[in-house]
Amino acid sequence: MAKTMTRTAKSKGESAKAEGEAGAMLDDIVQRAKVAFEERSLRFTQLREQVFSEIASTRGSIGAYEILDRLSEKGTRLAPISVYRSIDALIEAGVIHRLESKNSYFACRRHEHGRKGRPIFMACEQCGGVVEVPAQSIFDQVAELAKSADFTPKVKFMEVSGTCAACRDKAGSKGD
Amino acid sequence: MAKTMTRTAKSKGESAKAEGEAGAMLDDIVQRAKVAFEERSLRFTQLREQVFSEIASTRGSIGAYEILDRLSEKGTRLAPISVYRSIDALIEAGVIHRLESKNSYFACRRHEHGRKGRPIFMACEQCGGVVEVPAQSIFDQVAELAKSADFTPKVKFMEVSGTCAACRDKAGSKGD
DNA sequence: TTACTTTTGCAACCTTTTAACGATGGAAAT
DNA sequence: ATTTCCATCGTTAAAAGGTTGCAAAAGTAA
Repeated sequence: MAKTMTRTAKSKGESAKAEGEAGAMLDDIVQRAKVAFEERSLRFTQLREQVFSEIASTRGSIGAYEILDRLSEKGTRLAPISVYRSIDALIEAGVIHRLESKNSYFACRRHEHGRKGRPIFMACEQCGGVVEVPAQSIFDQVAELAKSADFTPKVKFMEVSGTCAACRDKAGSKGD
Repeated sequence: MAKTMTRTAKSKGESAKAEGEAGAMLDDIVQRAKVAFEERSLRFTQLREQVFSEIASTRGSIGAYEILDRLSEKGTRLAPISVYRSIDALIEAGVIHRLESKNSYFACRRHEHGRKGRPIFMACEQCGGVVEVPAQSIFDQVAELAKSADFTPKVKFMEVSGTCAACRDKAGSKGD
């Protein structure tokens, strides 16, 4: 479940082995986030980094209060508003997205599919996992439809809930 | 009665206006809702009808607590749960939809476009109006995409926010 | 009637999000 | 270096949205 890893002591060279691939990947993702902030002249503060790390190390999406709880278990006790402020900044920098249907947040993985246009988010109702599927043509068509309805769209993204392959297969013995 | 009544009324949309055409139309819509309930052997109780009427007479979408406030102004003071239960029933009967991105509800107008497949909802950020645009092919394509991602979709509907024609035209003085 | 199901009423509580206001800390202009 | 400015953060508080649990009514069927 929740792997309690400490972000504080993590030097690039050895952390990969010490913490496994996931740890290395997280460093990587955090690094990318940092760059995203710099590109926009926004500050990737310690607080924002902590919040981002929690989100990014979560399989699926995570709610604001769970971020709060996890950070507090790690010694950083925050007020809700602080988390929300970080979340706002992270969304603005484009490194996380909000899953409207679940009031939760997840790290953007656009890089994983090479920026082939805007993605649709498929959120698994069983395991909470979120997959981003590039679907620019869908967005284009929606834009078309909107135009014909004389509507100026401002779509940020689309959500589709359902069941992922893994959960479908192991259907029957449900855990979380 | 602490919480239930201390909320400040905030009008997000307007209820029935001229009462002339709108009133007749409302009766019509309520009648249709009644039929929808009967078709499913559900009870269109007085409470549900009241809640539905508030929703249906709202231009755009309306939140649960605003329904609460409006009904209470009309003498029907309810607990939140009562409104939510009615909302659940109304959604189940298919006569209203929930706008996920705004935590609010609006009356279904499928009949207006003759049931040509599932609609996308276009919600105007300025005036709060919601237009349903039939878009079965979009849903089909999403289903295709999902399949290719090995994901079993369960889309109920899609939301697109933006600006409607009327609001775009009378733009100039920015709102927010 | 009795028995059963559905709907309501009521109180309390939980979760999510924002407001208000002051303090801090870094950039940059003086 | 010091003042000035702005973004960020801490703290308190509360608004907005939603749920649980239980009991009383109202409807349905026998």
